[in-house]
Amino acid sequence: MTETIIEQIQSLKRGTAEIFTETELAQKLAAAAKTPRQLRIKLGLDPTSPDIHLGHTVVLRKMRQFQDLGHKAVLIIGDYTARIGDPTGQNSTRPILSAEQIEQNAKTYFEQAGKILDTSEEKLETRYNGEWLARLTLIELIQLAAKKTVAQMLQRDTFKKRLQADVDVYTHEFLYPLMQGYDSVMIESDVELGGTDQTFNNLVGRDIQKGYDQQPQVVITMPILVGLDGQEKMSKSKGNYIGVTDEPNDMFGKVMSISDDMMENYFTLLTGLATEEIADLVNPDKTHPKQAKVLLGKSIVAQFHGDNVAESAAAEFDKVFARGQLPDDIAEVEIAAQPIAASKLLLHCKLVSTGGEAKRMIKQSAASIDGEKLTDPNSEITPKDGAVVRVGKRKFAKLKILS
RNA sequence: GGGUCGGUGCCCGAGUGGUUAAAGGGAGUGGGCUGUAAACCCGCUGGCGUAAGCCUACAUUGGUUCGAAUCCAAUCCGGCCCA
Repeated sequence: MTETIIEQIQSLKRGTAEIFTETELAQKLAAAAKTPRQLRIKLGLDPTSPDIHLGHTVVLRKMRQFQDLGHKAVLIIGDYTARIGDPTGQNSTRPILSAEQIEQNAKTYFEQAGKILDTSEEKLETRYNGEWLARLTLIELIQLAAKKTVAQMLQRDTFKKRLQADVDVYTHEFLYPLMQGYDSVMIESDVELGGTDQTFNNLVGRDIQKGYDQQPQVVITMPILVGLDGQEKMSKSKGNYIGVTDEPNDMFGKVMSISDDMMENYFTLLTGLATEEIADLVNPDKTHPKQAKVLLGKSIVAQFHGDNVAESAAAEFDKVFARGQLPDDIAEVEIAAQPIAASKLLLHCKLVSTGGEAKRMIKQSAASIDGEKLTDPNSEITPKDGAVVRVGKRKFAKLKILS
């Protein structure tokens, strides 16, 4: 631990939205360095969705920073809270999951989070909040609920908005922040990380700790990563995400498709580049936006697939889209040598999902075989070995004749 | 518990007996322009069928009618007002 506390704070602050409070964080860091002891850094995970995307990695990356400073990541799987449904989704409550589903989701979650976090035993602790919440008695729960007023609860933005918009707010949703706060008490959290959408919940945790005679946790919020549409929060259900398990070429392509003004955000939250460096990269006078985006794409792909793969993904992208050539690897599709209607062929190759779509694509002259446009959905095509079928700009299939 | 309004396609939202697979917008998607960016322009957007056509769809169930998303009844769900 060679860095001074001031240096630590500087690097921990990078990319954050807010810190409640910076002073307390400094105190905790200093005290921990002196004792020495590991600070316990809490992060609540939602086991509702099994896959993680770049949006999740923003917070995970911050967590990694704490780990690298010697502290302990305490991941809490909200298995119990998942049975309630959280209002964070703004307009709909979450589905209620079975224990098996939760278990399964948590497992994949860890595998994927391991790409970012240090998973060694001294740096990572994993807990399920059912461990203590399942045992909570009604009287204890009532005592917990007595720690916040209704007016305080209504301060939560999503409640306020939904009430105004006449969208349901269920009573049990009030319990969610309380339970999360109770998690902080149970694991004696020093710092809790989360997206800005979790600010309210996490601050409740801070408050509740006081009620249990604990030193309140510092709450650090990270900005929400905007999704590929440039509008909404990145999320799987909105389909505007880049998954950490995405294929390198897809991943690179998706990064290239973000709009220019999103780059700064992505650079800051998804790479470790220094703020000044980023400023130069997103300044069109100093760097061509395309070049900057390529760098961003490579950097992101490299985090999950390694440098070499990132380079080849960039090269492939250039080849296919900038120069209009065929990609190196085209999925092979087996097919019999009999003539087949053009629309059926597209369907067979899984380049479209319905016959109607196939016909539409052909009518819009978006489909081709070996560079030759298809014009009639009903024309009979005799499959040739190695022929490349293409739909739109990015969907390819190579035919392989069944012998 | 009472009154009242409402539940339409991925989402929002028109439509109050036939010409409605259902206006319009968003989103998505194909193409143009580009830097596969944004913006902008044009096209497409339920399924099956070579086609004629058939099937499924306007909360659920049943009914009226030659014909219903549209009328009636019951049921389920929600908002608002009152208690």
